[in-house]
Amino acid sequence: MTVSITDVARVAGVSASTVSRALRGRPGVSDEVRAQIAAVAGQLGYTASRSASSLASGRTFTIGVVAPHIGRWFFGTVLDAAETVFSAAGYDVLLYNLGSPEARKRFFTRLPVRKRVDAVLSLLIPDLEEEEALRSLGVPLATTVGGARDGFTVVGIDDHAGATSAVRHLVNLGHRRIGMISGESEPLHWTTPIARRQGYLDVLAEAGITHDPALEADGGYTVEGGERAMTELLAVSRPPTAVFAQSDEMAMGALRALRRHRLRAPDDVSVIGFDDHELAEVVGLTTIAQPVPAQGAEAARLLLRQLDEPVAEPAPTGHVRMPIRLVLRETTAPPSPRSPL
Amino acid sequence: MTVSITDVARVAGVSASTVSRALRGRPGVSDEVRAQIAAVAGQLGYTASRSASSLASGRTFTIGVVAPHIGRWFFGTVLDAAETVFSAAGYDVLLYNLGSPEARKRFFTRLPVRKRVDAVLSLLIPDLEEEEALRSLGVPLATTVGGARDGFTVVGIDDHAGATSAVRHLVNLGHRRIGMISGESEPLHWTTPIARRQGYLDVLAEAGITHDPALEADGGYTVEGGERAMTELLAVSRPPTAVFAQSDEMAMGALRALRRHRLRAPDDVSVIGFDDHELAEVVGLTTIAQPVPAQGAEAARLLLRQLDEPVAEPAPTGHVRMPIRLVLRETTAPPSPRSPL
DNA sequence: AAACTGAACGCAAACGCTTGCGCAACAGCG
DNA sequence: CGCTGTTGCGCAAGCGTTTGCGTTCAGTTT
Repeated sequence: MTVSITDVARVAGVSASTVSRALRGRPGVSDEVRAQIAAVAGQLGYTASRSASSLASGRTFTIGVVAPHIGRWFFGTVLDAAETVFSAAGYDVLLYNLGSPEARKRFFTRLPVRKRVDAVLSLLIPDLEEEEALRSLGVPLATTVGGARDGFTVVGIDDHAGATSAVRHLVNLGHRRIGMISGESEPLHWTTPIARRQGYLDVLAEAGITHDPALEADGGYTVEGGERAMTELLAVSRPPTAVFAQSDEMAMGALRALRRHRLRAPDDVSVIGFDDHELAEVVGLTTIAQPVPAQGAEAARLLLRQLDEPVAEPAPTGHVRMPIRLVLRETTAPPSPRSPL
Repeated sequence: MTVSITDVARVAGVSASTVSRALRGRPGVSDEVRAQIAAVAGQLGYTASRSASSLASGRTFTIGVVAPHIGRWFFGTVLDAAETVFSAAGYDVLLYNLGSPEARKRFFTRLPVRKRVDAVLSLLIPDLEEEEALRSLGVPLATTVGGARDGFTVVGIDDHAGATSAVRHLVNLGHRRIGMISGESEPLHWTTPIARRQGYLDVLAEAGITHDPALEADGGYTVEGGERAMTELLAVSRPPTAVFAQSDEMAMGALRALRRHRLRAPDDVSVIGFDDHELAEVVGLTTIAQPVPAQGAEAARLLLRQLDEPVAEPAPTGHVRMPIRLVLRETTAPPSPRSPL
């Protein structure tokens, strides 16, 4: 039913090995025979069985991508870009969506990518045990989140610098009571919230503003969480006049909370986000932009490069930092003395 | 280096075939031996090579998912839900992101899923040729977009009914000049825009409103397109007092255009979307909600069911329709006589 | 003209599993 | 006590490739 390499060989009047060599551009086949074989293969609609070829060669031409919540904008966008690069290079991608704890545990114990992929791109931060499991795969590893890790090529941004310029922007506008919506409840080893928070603290310090813990609220990196967090911040005795949300999704939740309270941004409180979400422009959100698709693409490219290298390399793990920039839109302004707050 | 089935067999003191049967729960192995083997396998960290086992068995335990733009909310969300179902059932997913024409052509000519997947979930509408290519794979097929197609299990919504209730809502509010932002420039065979447009036309007719072609604009199903389309609509001699956007993304673009023109929704023009995008609530967009994750999950489940069936079935292609509902938020209201329009 | 090249190709052995079949061993039956 | 069934397991033949090695043969060398 499905045509195999021997069928092609028979029709072309050569051996299977020659067909294999011819189709993969390996030397040892004359140009005419090669052309002949290509013609026959095309005509018969032959495609080599990946199972068989990877069994025989050890190469799978497949990349494993593991991510939490592909549904979320950030991960979906990174995945989109990475997949594009991989498939253009002839690699397929095996996707693992590890949103739930069960899925995550299942993945790391059974490790279904073992012997199935040539490399792994991780969009989540593995804990130590998980990290070890990934390393045990013996393939190149890359990630677009978190800080540098042994054996991982990481492509990311300077979270601290991003947070710094966000908060500094608020300070420059004249704000003194600046709140932050963070994501402390995220899994361990997730350094982003920590770095962004530190940026926030550092700017406060440099501006001589004493840090008020009541002005920090947890938004869990979701829209709803951001809304809840903003609501909390509005409930403190002296609410902030500006808020730095560690992600645009949380910032949008914050905007929603403001609307619910009949307050307006930036008239009553300024809001700045982080990420430059696809829809940030739609809601006019001022934010720190990071090149999300570029990060995915770059990570993919670096991974592919490692695969092309003459092996035996001592795992050329690198750390590339992508540029960030402040995008001014309509949710930040100087504090208004007329605000009801 | 990596442990194979024979290693396990040797350690457990049995043959490889017994290990294979034991680990996969096949009959013909006594309980004690089975337990023994399981123990050894666990201890050795053995995982069967997927390549080898699918080569031998023909089963791949992998599902191919092809989608345009996984980065877009709708597809990302469907994918997320579907992947969750698949992986819970022990299947892996091979992802193909066919955003660009080149990627798409490459996929359908080389058909990298051939002999590599047990089923395919398509989130894009194949043209006739592509459809034939998919069918030639000889595996169960499903889709969450478009109308019924031979050999496909389709899970979707009633686009016509959704559009109908959207436009009827506007009519009930008292609007007579109702514009539409559609997506005509999308690829052929994409029935959604057609069905939604028909719903629009039908309601106009039933309300005795004569259809004005100048009130239709193409938004290409993107935010920017929606913004452009709204701008066009505002430029006609007598602009609409309400607009039905065929997707929330376009509706958000429309809102953005309104803001740019110093107009407000719903004060100056009402806007209703379609999909109930994750962020629709954030911007207060009235819309037609469809259960996106549920569609992905359901399609995945139906596909798995076909795989479990005793084969030889005459391709039990079904067509399930998920419920939709009107979600009232803050972008629709009766037409205002005081509007500058 | 004999010996020596490569280049082009075929042979056959993996790769690590699955599975039909055969063969013991043992149970239950008349 | 022989006979027929079961049950539990091993044998070995694939599955469709890739690849090291061997062979053939035309084209150089001496």
